[in-house]
Amino acid sequence: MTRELKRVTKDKLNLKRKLNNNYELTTTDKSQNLNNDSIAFGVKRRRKELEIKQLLPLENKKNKYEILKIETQKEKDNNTNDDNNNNKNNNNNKKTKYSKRFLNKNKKDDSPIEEEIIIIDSESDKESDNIIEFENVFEKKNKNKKRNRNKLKSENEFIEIDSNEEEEEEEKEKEKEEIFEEPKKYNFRKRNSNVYNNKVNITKENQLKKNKNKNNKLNNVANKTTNDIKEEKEEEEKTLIKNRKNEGKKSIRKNTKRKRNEINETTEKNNKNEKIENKKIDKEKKKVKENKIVEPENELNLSSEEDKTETSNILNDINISENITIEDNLSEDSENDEDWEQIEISEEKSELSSSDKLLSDKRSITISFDKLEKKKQKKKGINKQDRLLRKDTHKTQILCFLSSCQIWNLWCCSNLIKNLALSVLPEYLLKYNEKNIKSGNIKQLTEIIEELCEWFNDFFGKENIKEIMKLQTTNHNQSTNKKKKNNDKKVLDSKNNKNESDDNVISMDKKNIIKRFEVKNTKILSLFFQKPYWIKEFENSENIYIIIFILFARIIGFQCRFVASLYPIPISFSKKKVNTNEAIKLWCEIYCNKEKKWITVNPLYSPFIYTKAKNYKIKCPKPINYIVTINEDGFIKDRTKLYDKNFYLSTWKLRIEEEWISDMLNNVFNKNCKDDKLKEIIPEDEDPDKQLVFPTSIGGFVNHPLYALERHVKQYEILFSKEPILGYIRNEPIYPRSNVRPVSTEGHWIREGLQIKKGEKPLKYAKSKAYMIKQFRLDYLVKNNMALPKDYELGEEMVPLYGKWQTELYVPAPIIDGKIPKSKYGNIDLFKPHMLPKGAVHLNYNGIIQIAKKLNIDYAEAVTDIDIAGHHYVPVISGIVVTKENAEIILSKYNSFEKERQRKLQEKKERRIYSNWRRLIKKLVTREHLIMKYGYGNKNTK
DNA sequence: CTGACCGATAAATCTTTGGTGCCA
DNA sequence: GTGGCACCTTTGATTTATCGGTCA
Repeated sequence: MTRELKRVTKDKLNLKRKLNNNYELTTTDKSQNLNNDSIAFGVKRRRKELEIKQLLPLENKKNKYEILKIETQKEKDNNTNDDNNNNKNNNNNKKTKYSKRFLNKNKKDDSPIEEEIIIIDSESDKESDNIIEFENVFEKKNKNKKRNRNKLKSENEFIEIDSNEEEEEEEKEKEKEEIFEEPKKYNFRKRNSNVYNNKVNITKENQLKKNKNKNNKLNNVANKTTNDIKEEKEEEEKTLIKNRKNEGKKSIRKNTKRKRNEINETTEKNNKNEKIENKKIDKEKKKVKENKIVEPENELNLSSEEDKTETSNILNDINISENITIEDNLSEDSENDEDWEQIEISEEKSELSSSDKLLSDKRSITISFDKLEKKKQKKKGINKQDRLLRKDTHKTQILCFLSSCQIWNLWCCSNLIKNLALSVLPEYLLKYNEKNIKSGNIKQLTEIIEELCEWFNDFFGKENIKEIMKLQTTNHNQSTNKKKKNNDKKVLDSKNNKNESDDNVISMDKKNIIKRFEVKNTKILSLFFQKPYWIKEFENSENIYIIIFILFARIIGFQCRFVASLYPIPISFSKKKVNTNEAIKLWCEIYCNKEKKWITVNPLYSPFIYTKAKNYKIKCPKPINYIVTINEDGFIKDRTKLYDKNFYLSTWKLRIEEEWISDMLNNVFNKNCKDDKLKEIIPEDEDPDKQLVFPTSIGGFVNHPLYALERHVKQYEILFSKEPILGYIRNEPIYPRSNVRPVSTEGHWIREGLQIKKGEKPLKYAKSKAYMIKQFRLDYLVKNNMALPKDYELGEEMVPLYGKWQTELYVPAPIIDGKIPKSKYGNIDLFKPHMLPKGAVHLNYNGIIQIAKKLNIDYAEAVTDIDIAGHHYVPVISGIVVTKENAEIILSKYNSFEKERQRKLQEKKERRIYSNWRRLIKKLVTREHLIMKYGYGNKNTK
């Protein structure tokens, strides 16, 4: 049996390899594959692993079974002894368990393989079909490894038990219980047990499973054709229940997976009508699930009731399909669910009993309830995705606001509009020419501006503007009220609808505003409004007035720019946006050339002019996030600090990363004009960077860009010096942020290409990761009374940390007598180019290591990075380091070698091409022969 | 109303050099 | 007999951030 097993698996492996290499599948090849030597070799290896040399090499079935039974019995005896004498036979324990498991697996394999062998040996005609099936399987595997693996696994499990006899099953149950006792004892989580428990076992299991997968895939094809559908269903039912009993200690997920596969199989076989019905139910359930979000409690009842009534009504005739409908829905979700590992093993037994009952009643609702509970838990916190989404919308909103500001600016620059505005302006304002404005100081300028503002108010009607203000304030209240109501709904419905409802609120009020406040000189204004249709669309009429005012100011000759306060959706979820009605609030600034200052102007509020920007803050709706200015040439600048005194107190927390803002401004909006042409002199008392405005709360100092408290110094940070104490908050000294500096381990700095100077003392200590892992393992070994490995060192518990100022450029060890210096791992660190020793060369070519070895040249593998692969830290080795003299020799050899390699590859390719053609021609010839002799056979033949 | 504080939870952070089986 | 490759599998403990609630 083992020989045959080996033969089959080996055959398949070879097949796989050949398919991958595009080899031919000729009969001669096959005979080579079934070479006895290789089989014998494989068996030999297994024997070694098993350490049951005397018992295995048998070809008779009966004998083998007997021997296996004896073996298991012996081991049981051993095991009982081991339990008594744990201290003495620690190492044996592992081995016996492993071998037992292997035997167990071997036994399982027997039955499906028997069938398989029959297929292959008896019907040679079917072989080709089987091969095709294989091709498909492997293609799929290559494409979608993981999914297939899972699928095959579960199919596998199902068939294992399916084909076994009852007696064997009983034995298995016993054995399984024994095997699974271990993880139960030491409450390890699954991952840990994978790593530390019995790694050997697990890897072997996997491999065995793989082999079985391949077998079973074949087996399935045969089964489907031969067996009756009803029988299968019955068997599946049985297996379902049996699996539940047997694998109670496995996680629930496996069960669901298996069922899913069973479902897939069965659904294929079921009638189409049933499928449609199932789909209907699915749809209904989906609807129910949508409702879940609103009222989860009601949903519970709904779903369970629906499940019971509908499924039972429709699917009374078919036994399993009820399970199908219920489980199918669940299984879809269970793919996404990753919390399944947290289920504790010990609690499952009680659950299983209930689920068993349910199974016997042909219901499996317990899992669905579990799922719902989990869903509730998941809904609790704010997800990372939610946060990301919020951040992205925040960003996009900023971008949209800024671009709309730029559009307004462009509109003001268009000649047509300028001419129109010019025709409106009175003469007494136009008399101020550019000279007047340029040479005038702030006082003179303010007079002119005030004149302009008054005219502006007259022109559009003071009353109108005032009423607009009133209306807007009332609108705020209304809208906020509405918003609150909406918000309540939104929370229940979904997060995404927020913007829509806001828009609705605005669109309702917008029309009224436009209708009620048609300005005196409608003819002229209508011209304004005709061209830029978007200004009509804009909800905030206040901003329209500002835009027009800026237009007038520019025509008169002022250097006038937009100031926009942006109110995007807040990043933080706890803070609710207050003024949703206003996305952008506009006012303007006028430049005083003489004093190099910007004067804040808002023609709509009674004091029109503010010489100091921060005084204007009162007029800004709270909370301030971003205040930007847009120059006539389109230059955008962030001016939040100037307007908001509390920028370093609270505002900075509301904003997105400053880096992103500056990057965005520089690379997107200010591409064409990189500098502010109108330079500004900010007096010291207004410069926010030079004023010390401390946050009032201790929490405000966390990650503050300018200040820091000692209590907030992080694990890998250090307070460099306690020298400049800027102030005190609740008796805690405030230090500048620049005093807080990062520290790191020696290894970290080496990867940066730095080494620690001699005599430097560590500033701080941190817990070593390696130590923790080793400690964990040691504890495990001690607990299980297992032998310690040789040279087991825990290492240092604490790792010293150094600052960057304690490091210098890495000086590589010199080459002595033509020998490359090597680390304790036998390679050389080459994280940065300057870490290469003098007189050495880094050769990064494929296969160059072999050449260096052949030539007996001293070399060192270059470690360019360290990666995490699986559970381990793995050095990334790329190329070798050799001395300059040797490099030339190697390279010259390498060239010839590479040419040779290319030639060989070419030869191989050509050979393959010819063989493929030969094969094709041969087959065509035989096909012709057959057609000549027998004519076309059935239509179905391909 | 603000802010300190706490607990719960999610996410970021730092860590820093396999073991085994199989095939050619 | 041995070198080389593939496979296993997304580490895990701790710190930090955030939210919501309570209380002064």
